[in-house]
Formats: sequence, structure tokens, C-alpha cells
Amino acid sequence: MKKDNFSNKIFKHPIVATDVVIFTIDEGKLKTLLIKMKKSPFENCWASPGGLVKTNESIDQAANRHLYEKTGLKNIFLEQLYTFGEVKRDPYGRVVSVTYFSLMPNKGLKLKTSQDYDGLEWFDVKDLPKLAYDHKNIIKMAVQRLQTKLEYTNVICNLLAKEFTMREIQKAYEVILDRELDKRNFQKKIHSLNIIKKTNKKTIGEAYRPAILYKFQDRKTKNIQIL
Amino acid sequence: MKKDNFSNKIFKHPIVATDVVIFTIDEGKLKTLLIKMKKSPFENCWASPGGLVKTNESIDQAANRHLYEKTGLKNIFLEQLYTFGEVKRDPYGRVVSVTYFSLMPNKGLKLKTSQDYDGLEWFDVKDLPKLAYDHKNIIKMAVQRLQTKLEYTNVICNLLAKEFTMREIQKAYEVILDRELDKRNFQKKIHSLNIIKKTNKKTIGEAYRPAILYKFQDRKTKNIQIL
DNA sequence: CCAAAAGTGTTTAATCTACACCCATGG
DNA sequence: CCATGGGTGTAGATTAAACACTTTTGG
Repeated sequence: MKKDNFSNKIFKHPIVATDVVIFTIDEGKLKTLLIKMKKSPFENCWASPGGLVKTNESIDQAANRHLYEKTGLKNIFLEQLYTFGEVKRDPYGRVVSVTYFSLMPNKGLKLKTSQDYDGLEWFDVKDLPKLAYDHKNIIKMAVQRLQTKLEYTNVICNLLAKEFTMREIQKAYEVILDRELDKRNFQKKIHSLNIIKKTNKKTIGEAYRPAILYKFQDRKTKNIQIL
Repeated sequence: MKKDNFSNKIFKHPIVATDVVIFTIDEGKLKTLLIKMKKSPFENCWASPGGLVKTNESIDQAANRHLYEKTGLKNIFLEQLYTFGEVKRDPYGRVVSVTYFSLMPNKGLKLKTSQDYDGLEWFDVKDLPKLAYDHKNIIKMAVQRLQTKLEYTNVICNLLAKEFTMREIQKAYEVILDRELDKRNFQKKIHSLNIIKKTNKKTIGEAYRPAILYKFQDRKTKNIQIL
């Protein structure tokens, strides 16, 4: 009786997971971090890191926890993306996935691999391997969201080091938006928004003319019309 | 043993619900449809309609089903809003809510009340009653989302009748954005987007000069820069 | 001194904003 | 015939887009 009741409850309710699409810019490309799976039917497929939500943690906390457990990353930008809830999206059972997208600068990529997985690797979003679940759709949506948010927020700051050159920030926009921008117009626009300021430093050790280093006025996410 | 295992599973996983914030424009105001609750601790509080997701339905289907069961509405515009997953958001247990926002024209408001609730009523979003759960936040976010989407999509078509006057569509924008728009500039803008077309009809039976009736070229949601 | 990326303004086109009067109908 | 909301255009300001040469450094 009691058992049936419990059993009934279990099969009556979908359970909740989170998946995190992590982006960085590397080698002039927008890349996402994937883990290689071991379990059938997704052996040798890759997936964005994630896992189930516990009852004593919020979904935001769960996303942060799985990110840390699976990749060693913490304290990076994380924002809710979309919730995927098709009935057959997970062959193991009825799992609703609350997805997040995450941004990190390509600096000190200290990644930790978990022994539950076969590997951890960055992939160009334009050249993804075979993906598990509906993660292809999730990553596609994450890229679109990132592109959109670039145009009306200062989220780009989460992809750059604390100090960066004008060329680096422009390149970041170009890589994500997948189109070239005019150097002078871009600079004019960025300056008019008052979101960055000059430091009195320049790049050193690079070939050719040194570039002025800039930093963000404020790394909190805010809405502003950028492009 | 088995029972413990089940029990453990139940308490290990949050369950999934959907809530739908329904909007219409009525009496020159943006209104949302709320149901009055009976159950403690929310007796006499109001809430957006919703309920649990079953394992054999997608979350989108669940949202549509609860909308229909609680209000009698179906086949209206529905889009995912955000997923709320704070640990203590629901005093009955650990429930993650995937929220939706919904738009309907103020025509033939045939609403059905459920006997599980004390009532069903439209409220001005600027003058809401006491709300259950975190529904105050949810509605606030839904209003913001609606405002944002007005500016880059044609979602407005879901709030208007099939045929409408220029004044009606402009009023809809004004009510939602909570600011006045210039009549001539608005008309110019709307026409330049090619999303509406004239019918050869005019309003009849109204006082004063009759207005041209327009209709949408296409009621599918698409992205276009409107304001 | 040479190669290569950094840095910098102006002109033109497009878009947005502000604004006022005549029109058509019902009563 | 009058009260009322419906309908229409233009000028000025702002913003966006196109475009090329000089500067600075390392090698």
C-alpha cells in the first residue's frame, strides 16, 4: 500500500536536472566545454555538464554545484537559459532540464576531470562532436541567447580578462556575432557607452605597436544598447 | 528496503509544476487572470493558474492543460517565461515551477471556474491583490518580458482581435509600455514594418468618424524591430 | 628601415522626434 | 451643424554607416 503510493508518486512526477553550457573565446573561436559520456546509449557522445537537482538546493545552486563537480569551475557568470521538458528527451527517465549558460575568460583554464566521464574538452561551437540528449538544441539556443545579449548588455565582460585591448573586445564581438565590425565605429560606440575606461598601461612584449589596455567600469550585468 | 529506497527518491527530487501568467487588455488596462485559493496557508490569496506536470506530457502540454482545466481557455498564445526554483518557494514541498506567459484578445472571454477554487478574476497588473507563493515576482517578470517582446516582435497580434483600428493597436502598446506614443510616428513605424494591412472595412456603429480596420499579415511570432 | 598592428575623423545616409490642422461621421 | 476622434506630412536632430591614412614598436 504505502509502497504503491510511493511508487505511484515517483512515476507521476518528472524530476529536475540542470545543464550548463559554458562558453569561452579561444584561438579566435567561440568554444564550449563538453564532457564525454560513458553510459549507454550515449557512450562516446559529448554533453554539457549537469545533473540532478537536490531538494535542499535551489536550481541556481544545483547548476553551480554540477559545474564545479564536473569541471572544477566556480564563481563564473551563470544565467538561466531555458527549460527543456519534452517527454522523451532523456532515455533514462522523465527528466526536465533547467539549462544555464555560463561565460568565462580564457585565462587559467584550470579544469578538473571527473572519473565518471571519459574526458573534458573545449569544442568550437561551429564544429561540435556527436552530442547526447537534446544538447545540440540546448547549445544552439545558448549561442543565440549569447548573441542577443551581446547587443543589449555588457555580458561581454565575463569573457574577457580584467584588462584587455580594444582589438580583443572587438574580436570577441566579431567571433560571437560571426561578422566583422568596423574598427572606428566600434571604438566610438564602446566609448560612448561609458562601460570601459583606459588604464595607463599598454601591452608589452608583443610584436609591433603596443596597445592601450582597458578595463570595465563595472562588471555587474546591466542593460545598455550596444550595437 | 524497497520502501526506503522509494521514500528516499521522493525526498531526493524536487517535482515540477507550471504556472501561466495570462494577459489581456481590457478597459484600457493590462490585466492578468488570477484564481482565488482555498488551501492554507494561502486562503484568500490569488495565484496564476497552474499545477503539476505529469510524466506523460511535456511541460508545454502541462501548461496548456492546466490553463484549460482552470480557466477553460485553449489555443491561445503561450511562451515559456522562466523557471523558479528557490528551495522554499512552495510551503507544501519542493516544487520547481516552469512559468509561462500567455496572451489573449479581450473578446469572448468565456471563462470556466473550477470548483477547487474560490473564483477567477481579471486584475489590473498595477493593482494586484495578495498573491500566493512567489507569484508576485513571476507576474512582475512576465510584465517585463511582455514589454521587452513588444519592442522586437509582433506578439501584440495575440492581444488584438483579428481586425482592429490603428487606435486600438497603438493603445495596446501604450498600455503595456506604460507611456504615450505619438500618433503619427507610431502609424509610420507600423506601416514601414509591413506587418499589418488595411482591410476595406471601417468601424460601424461607433460615434464620430469611422476608423479603418486593419489586420495582421501573419500571426506567427517573428522578430522585427518595432519601437 | 621595414613590416604589421594600433590609433584616429569626417562625410553621407538613415532614422527618430516633435509638432498642428483638416476630415468624416453620429447625434 | 457641431462635437469628437480619425487621419495625414514635414523639418530638424540624432544616430548609424562607410571609408584611409598616420603612428608606434620589434625585429
